[in-house]
Amino acid sequence: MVSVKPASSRKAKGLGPERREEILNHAMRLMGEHGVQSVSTRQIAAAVGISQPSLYAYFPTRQALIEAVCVQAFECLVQVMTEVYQAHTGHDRLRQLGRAYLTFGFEQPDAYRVGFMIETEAPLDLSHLNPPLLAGLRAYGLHRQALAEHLGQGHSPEKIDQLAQSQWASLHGLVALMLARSEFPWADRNALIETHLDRILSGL
Amino acid sequence: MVSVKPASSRKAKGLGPERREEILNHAMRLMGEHGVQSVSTRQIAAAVGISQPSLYAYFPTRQALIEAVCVQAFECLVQVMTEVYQAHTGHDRLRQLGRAYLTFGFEQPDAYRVGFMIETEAPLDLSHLNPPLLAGLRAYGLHRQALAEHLGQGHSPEKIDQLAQSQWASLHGLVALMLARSEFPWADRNALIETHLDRILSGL
DNA sequence: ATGATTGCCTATCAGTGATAGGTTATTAAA
DNA sequence: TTTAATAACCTATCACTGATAGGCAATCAT
Repeated sequence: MVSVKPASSRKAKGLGPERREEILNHAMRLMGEHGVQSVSTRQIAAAVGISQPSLYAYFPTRQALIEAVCVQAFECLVQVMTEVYQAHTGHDRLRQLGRAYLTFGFEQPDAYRVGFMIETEAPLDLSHLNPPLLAGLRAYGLHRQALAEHLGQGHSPEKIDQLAQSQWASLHGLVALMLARSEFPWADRNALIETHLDRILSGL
Repeated sequence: MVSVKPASSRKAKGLGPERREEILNHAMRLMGEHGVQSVSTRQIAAAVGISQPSLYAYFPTRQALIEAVCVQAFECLVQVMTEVYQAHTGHDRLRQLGRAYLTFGFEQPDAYRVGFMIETEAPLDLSHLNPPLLAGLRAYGLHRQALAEHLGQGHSPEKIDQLAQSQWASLHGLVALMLARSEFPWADRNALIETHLDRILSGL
């Protein structure tokens, strides 16, 4: 119908995985600017300079693209937490880990939402969990390990699990609730973070 | 084009607010069954027995309908918490309130999801507080009041807010994370609940 | 009786994620 | 060198979404 674009406009270089990363970078930027849900596949494709269906050569679904974007951010969290873990010891280590977790949630809300707040169909086999959740589990593992080392030998694995999961849930709760109910008249964020960390770590 | 439905099929009773509640009930049921995001306005309209555009006579947008469903869920929780508040006193009251909150979340996951885990649009002008937020404020207010009475006179309102919001966030975190990540190898739920309440209330 | 109002309809819009199938350019094999 | 294969990308289209425009019939107020 309409005139076909001249073939000379196509680069046709040997870019395969490079295109994928190019898409990921544009998607991450757009989602950071306008929010995950309001960015469409057409907008991403236009930013990259390709047609919308071409995205599906690199990502099977839009959800897969979102998850791929967030894996990058989560690996950032694991990296930050690993550095914090190695830079501190004892009680201070636990508190710094918690603070790093909260900071990540507030600074990367979209990644946090995809990793922990969006409900996914529950695969019974943990090996088939989606990549963002796996990255999140690695972060949890670090936290549990720090708690176990801090508590010492006098506790059963079950009790350590209960305490670590309780702490983890408390950390998650502050991030998730403040993200989901940002219009609530929250106390000053930094003061609230410190009070929350105080309460989570008190009496251990 | 196609034959018009006979006028006799229209009830045309004096149902104004009743229709609105009818829509809300069907919407809540559908969202509980299939998830909020995957329920369309057409599905809701079909369940009610009206056309899809007719919904917009009762709710200006789909988001407004969701928020109205949120209000119902909130009021359900407020009612439960009010009963618990009146049935207990002192430290026991705080723990029972927390347990009631967690129990409500686990026993009515759909209502909890709609009330606390669905992100609503945040009005920048706080003078235009949306109804879900107001309902949430009532539930939070009960919790904060119980905490303030338990703590006594020696604390600033700011500190009470910080503590109440920290507790609230911790309670929310356990419910939200266990609902959103049910495939995680959680510790025994009842043991985890008691450990969580212990940790939240310890040292106050 | 009549004019306004209410409640609902059909038809339609632009935008969404996703699929089908064709086209071009590079690469490998004959 | 011709030819087959493949990769990258395109247009066209699908079913579906939230939302709007405008009309029709029943009810109510004057």
